[in-house]
Amino acid sequence: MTDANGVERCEYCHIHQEIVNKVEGTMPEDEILYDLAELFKIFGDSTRIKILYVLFESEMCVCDIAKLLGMTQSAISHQLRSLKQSKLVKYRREGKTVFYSLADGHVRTILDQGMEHIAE
Amino acid sequence: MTDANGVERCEYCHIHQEIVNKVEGTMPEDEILYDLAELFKIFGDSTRIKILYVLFESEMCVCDIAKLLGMTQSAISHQLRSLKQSKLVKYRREGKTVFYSLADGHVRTILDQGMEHIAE
DNA sequence: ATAACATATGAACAATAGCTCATATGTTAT
DNA sequence: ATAACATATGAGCTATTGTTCATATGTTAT
Repeated sequence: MTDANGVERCEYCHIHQEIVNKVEGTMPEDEILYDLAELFKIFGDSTRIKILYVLFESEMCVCDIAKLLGMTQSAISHQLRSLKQSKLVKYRREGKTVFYSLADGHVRTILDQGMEHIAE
Repeated sequence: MTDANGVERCEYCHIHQEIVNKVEGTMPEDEILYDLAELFKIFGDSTRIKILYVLFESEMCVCDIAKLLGMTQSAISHQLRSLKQSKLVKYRREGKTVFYSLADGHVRTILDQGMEHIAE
């Protein structure tokens, strides 16, 4: 068992052609799986998770989020940028202030399912 | 607006005490939010996503997964370790071979919700 | 015991990501 | 136009992470 070129490896493994066919039939495109991973990376940071939880309660401006989380405006703004790019939050401008809110019902479902998982 | 010590920042922000109370009442413990982020980090890599998708179809040994994904045994084994530690996969030994399978229904829900999100 | 095989793991390296700092952009009031 | 404020952003630094390589562990057959 040496490399990934599949010539002389693992001759005794239990894989069958039917399973290979099944897997290759149902597996989404590589690019989609890559995008999916990119999305979950966004959830993979506790600062961003906290921002999302805060926004469950109310739309809020950058400065307020920073105060609530005890972090700098810059750090929060950078993270909101990621969340915005992933379409997890949306925003509206009101004068100098920008209000952020959740963009999507999936956010709650995903976080809830994650919570259920770690609660076990 | 300078630091995170909240003395002379953003006096004109629209935050209200009622919202602060509401947020602080519903926000889970820091440690839980940290664990939640750790869980989503696991989903935040396309190799691990692929492994999970492969396991939707059938339990499978390390070598077979490596072959299906065109990657080395070592790389897959390292990633299975992460998935195991997060209790996303389980395994059973059968002689020399170790078969991995999904541990949990949440995995499917989380991936499906993520898919729905990026499909929009 | 020895060889062959399947899997696991530690070290090292390259790539990625989050925070800070300084500064830019955009808005409002004077 | 200028000042004050809220937010955005680029560069730099440090920490983290995925893969490779070499090797260790565990199982089976001889």
